[in-house]
Amino acid sequence: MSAKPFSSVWTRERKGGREQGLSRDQIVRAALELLDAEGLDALSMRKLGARLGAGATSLYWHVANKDELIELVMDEVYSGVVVPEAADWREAASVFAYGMRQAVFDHPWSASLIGVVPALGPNALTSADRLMGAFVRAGFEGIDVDYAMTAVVSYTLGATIPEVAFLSSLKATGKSVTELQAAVDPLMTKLAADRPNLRERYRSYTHQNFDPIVARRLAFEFGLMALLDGLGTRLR
Amino acid sequence: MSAKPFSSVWTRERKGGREQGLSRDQIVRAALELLDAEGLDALSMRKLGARLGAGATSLYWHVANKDELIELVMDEVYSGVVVPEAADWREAASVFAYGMRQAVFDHPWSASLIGVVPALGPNALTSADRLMGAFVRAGFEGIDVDYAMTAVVSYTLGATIPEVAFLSSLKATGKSVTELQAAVDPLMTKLAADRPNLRERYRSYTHQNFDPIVARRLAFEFGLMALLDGLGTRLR
DNA sequence: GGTCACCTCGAACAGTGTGCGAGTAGTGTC
DNA sequence: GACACTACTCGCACACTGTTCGAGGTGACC
Repeated sequence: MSAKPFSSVWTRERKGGREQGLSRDQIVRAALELLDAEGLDALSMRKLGARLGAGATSLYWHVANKDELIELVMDEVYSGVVVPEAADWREAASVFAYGMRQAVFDHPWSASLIGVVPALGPNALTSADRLMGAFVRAGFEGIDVDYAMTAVVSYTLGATIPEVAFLSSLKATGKSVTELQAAVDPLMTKLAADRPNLRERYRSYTHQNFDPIVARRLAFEFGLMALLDGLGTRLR
Repeated sequence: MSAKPFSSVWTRERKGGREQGLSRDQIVRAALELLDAEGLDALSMRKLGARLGAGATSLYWHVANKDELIELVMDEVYSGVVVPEAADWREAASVFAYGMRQAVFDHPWSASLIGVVPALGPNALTSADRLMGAFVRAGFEGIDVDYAMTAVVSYTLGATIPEVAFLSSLKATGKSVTELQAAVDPLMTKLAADRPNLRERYRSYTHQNFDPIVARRLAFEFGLMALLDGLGTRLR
């Protein structure tokens, strides 16, 4: 156990200086572009440096290490989710959920990072604050505010991550949905032999020619509404 | 776009052979041990080979590449979650949710993989089949079976991933919860200035000396019950 | 003109996943 | 017993990776 101090970019004082040449914001922006264009694996310090017309090791003046850089870029993702300041709690929660979902869709590489990297950046915090405000105004009391908010965030995360991961692996292979179905089909029919419920469901899917992408979206709506209903009964 | 075929371990025929010396199961078991003991970053083909008394490249006879290996090990994680075959749907959903949560707790490295890696292994599929069966028996109809099940899985995932990630980053630094709170505190008080709801919540947390670990667990229960309530009203 | 903090960056280190091709060992056939 | 063939192991090499170190430059202030 090396017992290095807990450190997030956000817990350190930012270096203040002359800010000529490279700047932290510039680096973060370039990293975001690179990630959006080529995905998580394509982000290397050397490539990022090259993109900025700088040496790879120059970046280390502005950023402690790659993990910190990623924390910074992740907060940019949160900047895409805006929660209305004065709104009904259900409205606020919905807007948050769909906003978050969209933000991850816009930056698919974030799917494998979003619950894992600490979200202490300014954008993440303002989103959380806004959402929390809506729950407070709605009448949730004490620790329930936290619980209710966490529930919405959890559901949104858990629904979005696999959805986006699926879509990007699809894009990476260059196959269409139907091609993929064809690839998975033999496996499915074989494994579904002693899994009756799965088999039945799979059959009705393929027969109806149901687009799994729109199905996912409908599923997101369904679960979110159910959760909000359940939270609603806990008001008072 | 390289257009390589979509491939998962589960979509390929398994090599049949003499099975002397190394075997795929043996490799997967050793990988699981290594991951549990030292975490995701510690898993390298060379280290894994050494652990098995074999050369690193020998592994490539039994496993196409590291990603495939990880798919295989991930299915071992799912083996920890068992869903009772005959049970009330709420009971089944609860057992699944807590089982999944526990499985990720038992293998913290899986937190950053669990929604991202395709879950087409036998263990993942039987869990899904059992859970689905419970919803079918409960009376959910048509696509609602899917929606309801997906909602439970999504919530469980989204709640568990950050929780486990937080705990393992805590363990990695070797700090206690209170030490971490002390580290984050100056940041918090500074940033909470123009985030009134967050500030209020943060104050009541630190004043009550509330253990965030048990708080997380209570939050999990709260959200799960709310979701199940909401799903219940959609029966009939 | 000198000093000093800010900033850049090439070289080097210790790793990583994996393709290739040579080599070995065990089984089946004549 | 000889031969062929398949299953399997593995050293080498390649093209990367994140990061440290220390040497240099460059502009601002005294």
